[in-house]
Amino acid sequence: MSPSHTDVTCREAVGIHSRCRMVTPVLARIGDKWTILVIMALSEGSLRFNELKRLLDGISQRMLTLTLRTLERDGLVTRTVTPSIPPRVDYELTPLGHSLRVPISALGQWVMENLDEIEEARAVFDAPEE
Amino acid sequence: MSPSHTDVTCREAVGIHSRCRMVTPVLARIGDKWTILVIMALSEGSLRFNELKRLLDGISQRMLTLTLRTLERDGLVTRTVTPSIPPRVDYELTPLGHSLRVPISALGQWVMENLDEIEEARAVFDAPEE
DNA sequence: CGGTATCCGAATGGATACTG
DNA sequence: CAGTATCCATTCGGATACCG
Repeated sequence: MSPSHTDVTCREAVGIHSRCRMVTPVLARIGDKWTILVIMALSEGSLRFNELKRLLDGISQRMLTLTLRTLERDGLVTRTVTPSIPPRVDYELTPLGHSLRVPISALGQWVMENLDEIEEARAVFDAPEE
Repeated sequence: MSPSHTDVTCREAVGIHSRCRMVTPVLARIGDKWTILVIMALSEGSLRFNELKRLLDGISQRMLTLTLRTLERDGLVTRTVTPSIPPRVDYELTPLGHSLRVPISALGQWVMENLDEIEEARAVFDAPEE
């Protein structure tokens, strides 16, 4: 398979068989309501389930569980159970998970840098036209 | 406002007032089903509505319209109407839209490079454990 | 503590029909 | 050609209750 895809080739290849199609599902995942916040919360080290829940503030138990399961399934997070009483479960980013933080931060950086421009564009678009 | 956010500060700041919270909605948008494909399709120049529709292959008229409207509202795409018969409408990335392609491509690159690892992690996770 | 199970409203997105 | 309007199935995600 030829090198340097991702960009130039995308136009003629947006069809069914494009590799671009593989990017979207992953982006849809990390673009869901909680995934990024979970990854960012875990960026400095492991956290227990309820530590994570408190830190995220607003996430339901259900969604935290689902989000963590998906991250675990994709190999981005490890789940370590310590069978004590009360039980203890720690979540931690894998090297793969950490590596994802790089492009995510780049995207975050872009948003921060351009948020004002976006919001102004919206204000103009939403303005009652004369 | 202090510089160099996005990453290190995210942990203690994942709460309500964090700037991290502003990143998620934008990511949710570009992570939706069609936005990225539209941006990539427009990366090499302007396209008409139906050119875009054919190129994307699978998108409904409704979703293409909605996706383009949102991109236009956010200032990422311009919409140029030529009132001929039949009418002609061209869509083109703005400089802001083009600048977004950089971090998106980085993310796309990451996915391409790590898709195998992700899929293997899934296979392991889904395997009937003994 | 760290879940799972169930219910339900809200949002997403496809299909179809109609319009200037 | 480039939409808009309507309907409908599926998915997402919060609230609540219960369990080891």
